[in-house]
Amino acid sequence: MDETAPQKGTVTQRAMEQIKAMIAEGRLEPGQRLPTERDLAVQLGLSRSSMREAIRALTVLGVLEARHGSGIYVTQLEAGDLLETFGVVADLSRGPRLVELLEVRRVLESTATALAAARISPDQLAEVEKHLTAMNTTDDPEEILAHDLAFHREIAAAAGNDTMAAILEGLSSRTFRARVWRGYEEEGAFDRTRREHAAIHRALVAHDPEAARAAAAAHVGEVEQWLRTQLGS
Amino acid sequence: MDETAPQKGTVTQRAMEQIKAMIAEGRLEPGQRLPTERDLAVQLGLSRSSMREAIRALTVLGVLEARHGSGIYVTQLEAGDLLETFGVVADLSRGPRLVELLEVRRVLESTATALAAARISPDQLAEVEKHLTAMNTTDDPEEILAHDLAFHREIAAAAGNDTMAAILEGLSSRTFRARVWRGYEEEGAFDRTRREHAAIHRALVAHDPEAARAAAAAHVGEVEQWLRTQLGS
DNA sequence: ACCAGCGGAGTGGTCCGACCACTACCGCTC
DNA sequence: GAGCGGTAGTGGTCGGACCACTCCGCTGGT
Repeated sequence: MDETAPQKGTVTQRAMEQIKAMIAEGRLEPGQRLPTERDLAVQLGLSRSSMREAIRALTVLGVLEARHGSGIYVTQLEAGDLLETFGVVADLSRGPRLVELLEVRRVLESTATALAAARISPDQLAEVEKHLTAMNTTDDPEEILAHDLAFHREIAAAAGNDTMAAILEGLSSRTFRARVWRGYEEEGAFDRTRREHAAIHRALVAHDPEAARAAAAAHVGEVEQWLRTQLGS
Repeated sequence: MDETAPQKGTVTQRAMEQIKAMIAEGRLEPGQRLPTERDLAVQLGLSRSSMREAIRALTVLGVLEARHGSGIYVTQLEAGDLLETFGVVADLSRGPRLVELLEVRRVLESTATALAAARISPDQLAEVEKHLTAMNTTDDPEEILAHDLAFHREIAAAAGNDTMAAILEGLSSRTFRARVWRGYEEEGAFDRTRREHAAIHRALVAHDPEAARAAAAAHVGEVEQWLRTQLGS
């Protein structure tokens, strides 16, 4: 007659599901503070050790945030919080899957750039231009890469779809770009990159979505094709 | 003089980074078995409790897999393994972000369907048709939803980009579809859905990528627009 | 020689209790 | 009233103990 029920999986997994359910059902609001680890363990009927594993897991998923000495809080549950783990995929992918990731990025990046062309504000455009010129007036590869990332990040932000922007952010994770671009840029692709960025910028200024889509697709497609040939050898 | 170094973040986070680095550097191959929790804890210089938290975290990220009584193994690191967490995003998203997710899905689904139209094999096409007819010959909403999911899953698989298919799988997670479609289908959208699926199928049979892209975009776009109006009220 | 069954060694899963590191807040001092 | 110091409470870490499960070799029979 025991009501403690089904015993699916480990106690830790069950605890994770319960907390996720509490959030999904609205019993826990974004930003809200949870009971202490010790109290939660008692409430859900497990040890603090197992409770901590559940909390840690939800923390890396971007659902919870633990502040040492303060407490455990629900994140804002925004796209950026939850999609941070996307970077792990990019970091651990090799070979053919890198091409697949670039294909996904090409599709999303071209769409985001097209949306940005239609919606971008003068302020946002100025920010894009800032990174564009900064990228063209230095020779430090590290700095170029940083402004390159920022250039595309600003455009993605201007597209108005935070989720899409967060995914693109993960697909452009620092280690990912560093690995792929290291070889790409060594082959003197800087000039081509500059021209492609300029084309994207022109389309944004003209508020021409189709031109922006084409320019962005070509931009990512270049890297994609280069990587395809690399894998062949 | 101590070489143990910088002390960034918690010991658990450090352990996670070390294991990820071992995999990224190729010192741990997919499918390979790791040392025991106890040995790992000693090697990385932390307690078993903290080590377990790191392992649990990497487990939910789809990087490691723990088999009770057997050992800890590196997953195959395929797209499906690493992108399983994507479903959490869909499960915990509400309001405007649901629309954003559908927008991302529309972009990817239309591209995947276009790719599938060009590449799909007779066997794969037969599988798609199986779910299409099954979907049209039953009235059980649960069964319809299941075949609907399988219909799109087969198409995504035929597109030949496992990463894209895995992302779409996450965007179509059971709870996500159930929540959105519950209301959508109640408004008598079954017939429209049937027609749209038929259009997608025709384009696949004709191996017409552009028609397939348009049909898929319209299909997802319908739900997207419906959801937009719902949020307005 | 074969194989079904048993058992033990080894592994992840869970729990406990203690202590450390840090934060927040209250009350005291000036 | 502002600044300061202490203290209660929080998450972070540790070590050890025991449980549940898997795997494999041994045993005994056929």
